[in-house]
Amino acid sequence: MSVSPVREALARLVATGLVTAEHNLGYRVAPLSADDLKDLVDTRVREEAWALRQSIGNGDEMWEGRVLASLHVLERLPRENPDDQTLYNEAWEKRHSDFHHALISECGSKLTLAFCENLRDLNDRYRRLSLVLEGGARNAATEHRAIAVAAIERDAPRAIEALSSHYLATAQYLLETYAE
Amino acid sequence: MSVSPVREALARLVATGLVTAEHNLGYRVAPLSADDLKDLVDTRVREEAWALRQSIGNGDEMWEGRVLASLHVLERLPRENPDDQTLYNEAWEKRHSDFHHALISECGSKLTLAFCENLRDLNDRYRRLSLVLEGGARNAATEHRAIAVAAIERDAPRAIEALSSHYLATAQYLLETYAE
DNA sequence: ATGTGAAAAACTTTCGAAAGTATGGCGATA
DNA sequence: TATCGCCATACTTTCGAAAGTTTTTCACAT
Repeated sequence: MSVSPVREALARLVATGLVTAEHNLGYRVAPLSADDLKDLVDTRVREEAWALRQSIGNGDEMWEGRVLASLHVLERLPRENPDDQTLYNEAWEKRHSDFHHALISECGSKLTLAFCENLRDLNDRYRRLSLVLEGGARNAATEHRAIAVAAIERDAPRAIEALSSHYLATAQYLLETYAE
Repeated sequence: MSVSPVREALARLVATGLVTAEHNLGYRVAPLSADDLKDLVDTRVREEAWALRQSIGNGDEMWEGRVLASLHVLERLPRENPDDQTLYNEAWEKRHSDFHHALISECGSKLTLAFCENLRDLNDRYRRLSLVLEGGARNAATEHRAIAVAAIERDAPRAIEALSSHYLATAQYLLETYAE
């Protein structure tokens, strides 16, 4: 490839916040920081809490079906890469993303949904880092099921509580590990 | 200029949502629609309401000063372009943006602030369109002062109410005008 | 008149090189 | 030894053209 398409790709990453750019100084991987992570998780919890509440209010049985379906396929996949423990299981990552998307998909606001998507992409770097460190000690599968069940039972406060603690747990672990 | 920097600029506009891109079909101005405007205003009111409440809670006297300063310079400028009525007064537009930024600047979340900035950019096309149609009938200056005063008096509910109706009024006018 | 398909035209994307800009090294000077 | 300025080098950005893709045109057959 020549530089043109590479620059184009980098420009997109700058837009998401994963990469930073400075004129005549090129592109850099956006730095990770505790402050960034805090902002990220707080904002994400706030946005997705709203979106989940809306989805629970708006969603029909088709939505319930999509939530259950995405949970089902997620539960059937191992989080670890079967071939190489040091690599991620990209299939699981994709399903995981799909599951969280399904939950909030009926919130009724494309802009909010796009923002949540963006926040998820930003958070993924931290989550994957946490995955390496804690080595899958936490039982994410149980948490996912709890969120889905509460959502389908239209218990918004319980669903939001489950979702929030799901997001906060990973961040908390990282923040404490790197507290120094 | 050659195509490279133009494409780079377009890529940025795609990121904000002002321009859409399709592979091998180039770039297009993102279409305007009633549904988009509704989503935009609702999301914006929700985000800025939260951000304003936080700012009112966090902001110190320096923040109050910045809000008053930006209101002051805004009030000293005419909204219309003195040279040509059919053009915008870009100086006023800049100050207007600064004023709304100052209000929410102490919300404590860079991500939320960036999202609000993005929403403002998206909304600007509709607001400017509304400006042409209603020809400055509404008294925006009064509304701005009401928001600023309530914010500085730390009256969050009143400030949020003033800000929300400020945003909703413009959108409502457009939606009714194009109701057909 | 209507539809089909090939050729031409217009447009989008990618390329390799040129131009422009920052960085690091080195010698001269204080 | 430290500082400054210059030059060489490495890197970033921009350029004009080539390659690739979509759209339009037009002749031809139905």
